Amino acid sequence: MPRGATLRDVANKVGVSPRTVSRVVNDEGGFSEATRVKVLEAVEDLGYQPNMLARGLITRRSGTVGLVGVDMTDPFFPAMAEGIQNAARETGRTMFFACNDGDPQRQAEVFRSLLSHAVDGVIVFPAPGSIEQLTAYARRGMPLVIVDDIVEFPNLASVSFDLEDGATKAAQHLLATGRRKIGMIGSEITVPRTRRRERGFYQAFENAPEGSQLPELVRVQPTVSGGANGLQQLLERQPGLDGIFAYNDLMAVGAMRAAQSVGYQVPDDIAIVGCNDIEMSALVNPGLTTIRLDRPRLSAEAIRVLHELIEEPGSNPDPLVLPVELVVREST
Amino acid sequence: MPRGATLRDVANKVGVSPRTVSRVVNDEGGFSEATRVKVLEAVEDLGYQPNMLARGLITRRSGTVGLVGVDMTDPFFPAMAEGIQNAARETGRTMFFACNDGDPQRQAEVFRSLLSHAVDGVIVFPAPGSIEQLTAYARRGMPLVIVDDIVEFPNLASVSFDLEDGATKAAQHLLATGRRKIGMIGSEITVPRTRRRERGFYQAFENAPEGSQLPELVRVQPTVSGGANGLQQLLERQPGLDGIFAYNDLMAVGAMRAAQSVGYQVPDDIAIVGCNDIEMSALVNPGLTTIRLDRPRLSAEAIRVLHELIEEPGSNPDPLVLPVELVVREST
DNA sequence: TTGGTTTACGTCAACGTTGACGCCATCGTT
DNA sequence: AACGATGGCGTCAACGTTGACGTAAACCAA
Repeated sequence: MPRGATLRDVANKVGVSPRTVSRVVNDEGGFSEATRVKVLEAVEDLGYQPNMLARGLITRRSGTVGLVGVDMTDPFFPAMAEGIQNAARETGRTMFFACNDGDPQRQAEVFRSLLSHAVDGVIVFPAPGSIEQLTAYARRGMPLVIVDDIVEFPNLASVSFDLEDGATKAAQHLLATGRRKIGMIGSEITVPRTRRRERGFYQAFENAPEGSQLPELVRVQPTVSGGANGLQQLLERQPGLDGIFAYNDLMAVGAMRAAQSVGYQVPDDIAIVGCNDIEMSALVNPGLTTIRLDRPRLSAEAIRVLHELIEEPGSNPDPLVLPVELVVREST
Repeated sequence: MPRGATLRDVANKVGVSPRTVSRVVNDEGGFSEATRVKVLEAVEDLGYQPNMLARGLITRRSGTVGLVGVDMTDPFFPAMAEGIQNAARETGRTMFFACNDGDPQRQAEVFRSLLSHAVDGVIVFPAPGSIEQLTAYARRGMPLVIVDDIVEFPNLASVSFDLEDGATKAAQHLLATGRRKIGMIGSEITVPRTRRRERGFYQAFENAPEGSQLPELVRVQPTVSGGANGLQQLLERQPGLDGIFAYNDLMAVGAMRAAQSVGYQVPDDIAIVGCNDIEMSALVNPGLTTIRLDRPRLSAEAIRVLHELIEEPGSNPDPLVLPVELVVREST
């Protein structure tokens, strides 16, 4: 493609060596003010852009980071991606955005590709059962930030939302508003983080009011239709169901639609709580009560800690857990 | 980072030259079956992965493509990104997904970054007024696919949805269902494609039934709150408004919520048609009538034609326009 | 003046890969 | 038997950049 201007082109134009141009471009020092000005002029004139491939080949820094989400069609991940991309840009890096579809195999493919491109580091929402896969990469020296799961390992950082607490809050809210036959629609993509959500949920029932049943749990695909599916399963298992906590908002919306389509009123007959607070959740009718996550904060922290890992190989930062908040809308 | 195995490592292990390993890995021919087997074994053993930076440096193919959308938080773009990523994977390429926020300046930054990383080509939803910027890149030899806008230029292909027709269909549908005071909420990010949508919309009124007013048009941000905003403006300008066509579904949903919040019934008092058929549109209440686009098709075609441009530099494929379909739900 | 330090460069090699080319067997043809 | 073609490698340089190191001039202190 475009054989862009190189260091040598700039050097020839100015009458210095490519090494000097490199020094100016990277602001390494070791050049005079006069040279600096001339070089920068020539850079401008020729539209010189450093070739990251060449640079990366030698510095082993490609100026890229990978973001591996679960599923692009869940708006939660693009929302995260946007924040991460903006934060990455500030450290001069460009983002590869890929997804593992909750499949460790797929995730391995994605990582192979990212490795091939010599990414400086990866932020990942791990596929189920892939922690060993991931620590193996960390062991090989790849800076890794694991989101929503807590793993301690060199070259690896964990950042998460306190969804255990979030799930507890959701359950408490359902109980506090008088629901007694509550079910949870979990994700069939089970990693420790999903199980934490389930654990937090059940915790709220340890000293539950009298008359409340121990909740049922079904695990389905983390999509709208999965949520609809989950609701049907719960209704079969637990007649008189009057409250739902769903693993994420897409599933909650699916459950809501499914409930309405079989004649239930939300929230009169059945209350629904989701998780993530995606944009859609405020827009469905009734508005979805959900757990709000501070995504910009997580994006910023993830990139910050990744940057640290890159600059300080082998370090092992403390896991970071961000608080979450219950947003009450009309679905409860 | 991980100093992965190189061609030389494999070569040493097998006892051949790196060049031979390269030949096997790239299946160039010129090696015996016995060598092939031994090399591939060693590749497996050592977990060799070609270094795309080194390869790209010499072949001028980095194995990456850029996708530049407008806004990650509009689910339309991630949905496109997913399709494009999958299609790209089949040609062995990885995707950079970035956004221009409808700002040519921002788009230029994104392109600089992509150029730096020597992307093989870019698929772009152009920012307003950026066609010259883009043709300049094409002139410099960058294979470019422009989505939803028609430009003829070497190294450049256009793929779009026939949204002029879509807008006409939307307007006709509104008229056919008895609406007479119809408004359009357009996007303030105006590029030829948005104007095509407006043109198609107005076209439907050329032989409109008696009693129908020529529609008002407001232009707002292409977001949910923009749509809400747009509805308010239209209501002020056009009392008795009974039908809306919005530039995209997010805006349509925003308009719907705004209408409901000032006491209008949808569709009884006011009918709303969106555009794009994002997942959310089937889930809001009432379900949104909208224009459905065949995104998988467009993704596949965009990558196919980009691949052609990459393989055949300087070519100038015919613009491709895909038909669209009106999906009638409960909002009309 | 001398000698050491600093400034402002330049030179060279290397990163991992592939393009261009060369070389030596082997094979088939006449 | 001689000769060209082919198969199966190896060698070398180059891609654009930076790390390591060298060096000449300028500067400073004693």
